[in-house]
Amino acid sequence: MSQTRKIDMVILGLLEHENLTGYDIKKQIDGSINFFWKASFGSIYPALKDLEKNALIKKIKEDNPKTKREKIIYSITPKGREKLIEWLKNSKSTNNLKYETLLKLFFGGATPPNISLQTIEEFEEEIKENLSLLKIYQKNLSNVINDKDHIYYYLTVSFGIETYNTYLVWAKEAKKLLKEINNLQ
Amino acid sequence: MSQTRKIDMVILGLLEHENLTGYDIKKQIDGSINFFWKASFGSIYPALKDLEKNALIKKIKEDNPKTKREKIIYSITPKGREKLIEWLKNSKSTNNLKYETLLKLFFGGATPPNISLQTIEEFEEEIKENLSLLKIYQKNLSNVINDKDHIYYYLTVSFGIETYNTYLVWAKEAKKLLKEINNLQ
DNA sequence: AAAGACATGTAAAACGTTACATGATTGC
DNA sequence: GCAATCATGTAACGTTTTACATGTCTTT
Repeated sequence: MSQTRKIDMVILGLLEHENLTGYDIKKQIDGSINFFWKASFGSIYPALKDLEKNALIKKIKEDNPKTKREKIIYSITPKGREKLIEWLKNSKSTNNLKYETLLKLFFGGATPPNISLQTIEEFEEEIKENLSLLKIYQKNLSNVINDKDHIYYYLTVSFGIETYNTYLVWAKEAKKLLKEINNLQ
Repeated sequence: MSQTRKIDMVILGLLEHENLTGYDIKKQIDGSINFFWKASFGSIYPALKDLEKNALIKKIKEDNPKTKREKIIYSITPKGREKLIEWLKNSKSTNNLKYETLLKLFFGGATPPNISLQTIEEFEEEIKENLSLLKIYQKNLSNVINDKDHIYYYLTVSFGIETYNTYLVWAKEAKKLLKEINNLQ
């Protein structure tokens, strides 16, 4: 009676779009949903085995068998598609955040203000990097505008870009306030 | 060679501000850092034991021993404070997000647009609730403006309020787009 | 008297990361 | 020829949640 493990849904969702290997799946996760979901090989490969055992996905023959490198391409089954749709339609979403940056800031009173300033600056750098990646991703999206999934990719990327922009605005203001405090001491 | 488990830092951070029982710690987590960090009793009590074993925190005598209900108040030790400061100063922060809402939206192409619309509306409701709680929290903060930790609480709450507002703006726009698509079909 | 909050704790299960192991293929 | 990337997989470890167990105190 396996519950809907989230990594299973990620895999089913990606396979619904196109057939992929475990390695491909990892790349897609890193490339496009990375900013709100992460996964490692150590969770992907075991999940693929489980999903295949339960007939939610199946291995498909490779057209090019002359290579010696093993490569297993998976495709979603009707049963898998059902499971994916069931999850999309009828489950409550849980959004789980672990912001170590905010945790540190919350406890910032234990150190001089310049430590918190550093924490925020580190955060800013990270966000700026992620933001520029997201913008590249968004630009690439405009090339595939006819894909039926386009709108959904667009909406998720927009979410990322807009929240990251807000983070940067907040960070700027937070730094200003902390600097004032720093000077008063 | 225990690594800096995050729950340990949460506990040390809270105890740096004031002495608390395990139950209090849970309440504080639920009440003030809940929007970016969660914890259960099942992680708090074992962590308290470990921290005490390592002399990072210690039990303090209760002034009112006439009650039969067991109640263990903990306070941070100098060694604990050192550990907290070390973490604040010298560790890289990792921010980990698991947005099931975005995951569903990203895979929205597998269902009709109104399913994704529902997902967003559910998200909106959740955010609105959280936002009003944060605003109450922010209001209460203005009463303790002289506390040295005030600025840090203020900055974290501001982060929450500002990102939640952005979420709502995004959600409105996303709904609009999805409704257009829904009508075109 | 009952419900709900206060209070602590444990055990099992789930889940995921890290690190390792192994080898093929591609690009410089 | 070497490095990087492609490709799959496992084992150990650590963390956390869920569910349960137990009992007290307060409020209605």
